[in-house]
Amino acid sequence: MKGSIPAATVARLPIYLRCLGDLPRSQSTCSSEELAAIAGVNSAQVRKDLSFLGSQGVRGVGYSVVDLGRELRAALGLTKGYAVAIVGIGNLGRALSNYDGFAGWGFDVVALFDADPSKVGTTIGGLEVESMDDLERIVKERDVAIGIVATPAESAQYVADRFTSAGLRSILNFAPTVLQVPDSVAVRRVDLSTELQILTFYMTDAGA
Amino acid sequence: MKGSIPAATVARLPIYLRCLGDLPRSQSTCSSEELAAIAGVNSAQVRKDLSFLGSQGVRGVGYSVVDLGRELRAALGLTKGYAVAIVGIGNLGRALSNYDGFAGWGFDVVALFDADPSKVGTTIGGLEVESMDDLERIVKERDVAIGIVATPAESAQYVADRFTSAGLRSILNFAPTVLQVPDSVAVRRVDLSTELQILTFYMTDAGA
DNA sequence: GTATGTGAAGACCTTCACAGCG
DNA sequence: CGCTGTGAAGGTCTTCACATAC
Repeated sequence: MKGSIPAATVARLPIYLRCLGDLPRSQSTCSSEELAAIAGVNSAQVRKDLSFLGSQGVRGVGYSVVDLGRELRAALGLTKGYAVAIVGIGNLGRALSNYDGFAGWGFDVVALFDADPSKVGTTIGGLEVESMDDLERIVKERDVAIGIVATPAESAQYVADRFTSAGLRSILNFAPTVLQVPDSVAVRRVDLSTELQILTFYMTDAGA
Repeated sequence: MKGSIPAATVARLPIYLRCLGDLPRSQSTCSSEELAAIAGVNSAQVRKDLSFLGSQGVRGVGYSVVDLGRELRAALGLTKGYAVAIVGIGNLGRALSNYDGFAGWGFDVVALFDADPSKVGTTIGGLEVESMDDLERIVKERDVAIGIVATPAESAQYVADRFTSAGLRSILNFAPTVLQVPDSVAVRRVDLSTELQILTFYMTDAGA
């Protein structure tokens, strides 16, 4: 049963979760109005989104910060950790390998890969870069759940195919290309040039 | 057909533009079916999207690759170049400074800033890191059009405020926080942890 | 014949407005 | 009283299906 929670709502849940964490420790409850202001959305939106969690807001009071945080984490599957592998150790891959914003949410980078033999064997943030030849074996051994593609566009589809055949179901793609994968694999695309181009549209007369 | 283009369409135009560039040089026309397959969308979607450009597809043939590329670039405002400034020269800011995927689309990184005095004066990819004190002056002098926020979450709102008061109308935010800006400023958010959390949702029973 | 352009239908998403509960 | 939860209304977006044009 795909998506008992609407996709648009799912995309906002991580934002709500982060906003909760940004509240002062002393604050034990939070109204939809307040959360909406911080998250930059409409308060009815917040209430409707949270209602999909079977949430337990209290009328006249708001939501318990602790309980809501627990529910959000549970809904997002953040009650366990996830092993992450990164392929493509260029500028971006290196930055991602060292990114410390992952660990706090239970994401653990456990493998780095690069096709360039001169990079294999080097160490980034305490992890050794390994050969693409070993990708399937290592993904299975270390129980990798999420693959990050940080290669040039030309190699991205090849890497995605390797990830897929290794059994991965989740891919985060930083390469500027649209990956073709089976329906069973979820892909999120992060494309810097695309984002900039969307911004330039809104600087034109047509977009103003 | 001129007038406002729906946001969902705007977000796809850069993808179409990239896909066009990926076609073999020998190919002079392209059908909506073909473009849809590469871009990973429905062919009716492609036709409807392109109809907003007042496009000139030819029935029975398809779209002229050259003409369509020109129209897409015009619609996105890519006929001129844009100066870009990056604030926050950590792992990510450094990777962005060296990213070569910008230049091909007319984006030119012309300034780097960091609040840390020990970083000011160092050189990244041929550009010197400058002091936040000079942000407004430099943004104006170098005609910066787009600001990239690559700082930790705590500083992001402050940087956005500085960008806004310097007159910038477009911000690309990599910090894990929701920026509060006037309506006149467009913000695109790129949040790595959020993306991973959306992926984990779809690995849970509820999302599968 | 082939592929576009588009009205119409439907799916999805957001917002409103208020009933209902603490 | 204040705030949640939600039906209903109103938008927006996607898909279908076919008339239309080359």
